[in-house]
Amino acid sequence: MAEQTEVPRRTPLSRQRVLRAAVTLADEAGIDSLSMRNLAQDLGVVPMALYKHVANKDELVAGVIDVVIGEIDPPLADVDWKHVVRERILSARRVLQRHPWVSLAIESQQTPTPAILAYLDSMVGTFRGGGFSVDLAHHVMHAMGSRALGFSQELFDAARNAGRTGATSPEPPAALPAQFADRFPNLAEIAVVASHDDASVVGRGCDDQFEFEFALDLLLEGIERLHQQGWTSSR
Amino acid sequence: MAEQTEVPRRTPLSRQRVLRAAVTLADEAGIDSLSMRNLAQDLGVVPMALYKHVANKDELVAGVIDVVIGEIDPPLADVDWKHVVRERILSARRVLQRHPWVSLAIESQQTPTPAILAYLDSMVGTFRGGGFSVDLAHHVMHAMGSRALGFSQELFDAARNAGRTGATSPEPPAALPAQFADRFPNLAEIAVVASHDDASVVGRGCDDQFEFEFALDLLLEGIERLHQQGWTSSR
DNA sequence: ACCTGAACACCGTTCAAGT
DNA sequence: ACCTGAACACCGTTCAAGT
Repeated sequence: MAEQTEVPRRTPLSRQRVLRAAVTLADEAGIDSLSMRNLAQDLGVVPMALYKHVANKDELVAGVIDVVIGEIDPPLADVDWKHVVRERILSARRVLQRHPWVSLAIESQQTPTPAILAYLDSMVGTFRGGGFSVDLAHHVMHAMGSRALGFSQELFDAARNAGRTGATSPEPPAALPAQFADRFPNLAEIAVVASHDDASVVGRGCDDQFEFEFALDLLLEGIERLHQQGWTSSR
Repeated sequence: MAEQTEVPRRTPLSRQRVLRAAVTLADEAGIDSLSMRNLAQDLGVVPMALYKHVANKDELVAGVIDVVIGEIDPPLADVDWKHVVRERILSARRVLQRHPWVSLAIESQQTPTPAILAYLDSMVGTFRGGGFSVDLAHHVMHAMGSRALGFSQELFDAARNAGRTGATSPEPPAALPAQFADRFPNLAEIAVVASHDDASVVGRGCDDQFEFEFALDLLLEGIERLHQQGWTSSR
């Protein structure tokens, strides 16, 4: 009575398949849903089967980070370091906007993944190729901070969430609870002006892309000035 | 046989006592150890007793963030906005260095806590008081990014962890595994120069405080230049 | 009315038993 | 030798039962 016809064999697991499924799971259900158990279920596999391909959950997370970082474009072949850095960072930003859970995952790691190191190393190389001293390249990388990875803490994204309760507030100019304006007048003022300046939609809020490039260019221009002045730390 | 002498009554729980104990627990055992169950045990209380004082774990975390943010010095009474901002950010940095787990907790929140909003609001007020337009103050806050809260992603802290395996590497100048230098030559070069420049201890690495102030001043000077030029966004 | 133990639905990971 | 189910030591939180 033994059945000859078997359940069709699943395409065999591989580290790549595990990591890709993890990225998809996190993209679709959020980072909190990325558990060994949920991932195993998505792959039609018993949880312990995953441990053949990743040592533990930390290594899984490191693996998915590297898959995502691998999506960042390589540096342009251009002699203008500023242009190369700018485009690379904007590429990184686009990647991390496609996978919004990755920024926090990167910051939660206590040790950077190989792909992160390679990315940072390549960026240092761009500065060095542009004539930067090791010293200046070093400090400039620090000054870039998380912006080098294409994200910065968008503090006002969160502030906007705090200020606006529902989507249909019936107070045209600000749409902020009066209590909010009382407690945080300066934030409220900024929010109102940002809404007014934008003719199209009231309360659309900040143009994230503009803010990002504003900050990026501010840094880049300051850096360029230091470079032209032959800045050196006195260490 | 009923005992008349009772176990001495614990000093009654209060939201303040719960939050303070949570800060202590996270400081001493790390953010991962901050669970409702561990916290209850530290307070000599059954886990469910905590829910009288905080609605759930998210509210607990929001509460401990606000306790810590409350440690930041108020702004100086000074007419020089640059000096006021600088000292305030350095105060915030000192606070977050005393509680290193808080930065990630802040970034993990999807909504900023009241104390964070008050802090940011006050900082906007400092710029406004210094004559900044709402527009410029707005964009400058974005440019500050997480630095406004006294932390930036210290990418090279992590890179250093990745490069150095043990405390007793027997290779004086770099103390980096040869493999690391091969794969990430630009990072390695920076690490070597940073070590050499510092006469005292080989491999001491970067001066975090110097890096932080370098980046901070770069931003502040760029901001000051914009302010003096009457910069305005063309929105 | 207040407090709380047990229970529920989850985790990551170990380990021994099964093939 | 390989795979895997059950088990262990945790979570946050619900809920009913106890005082």
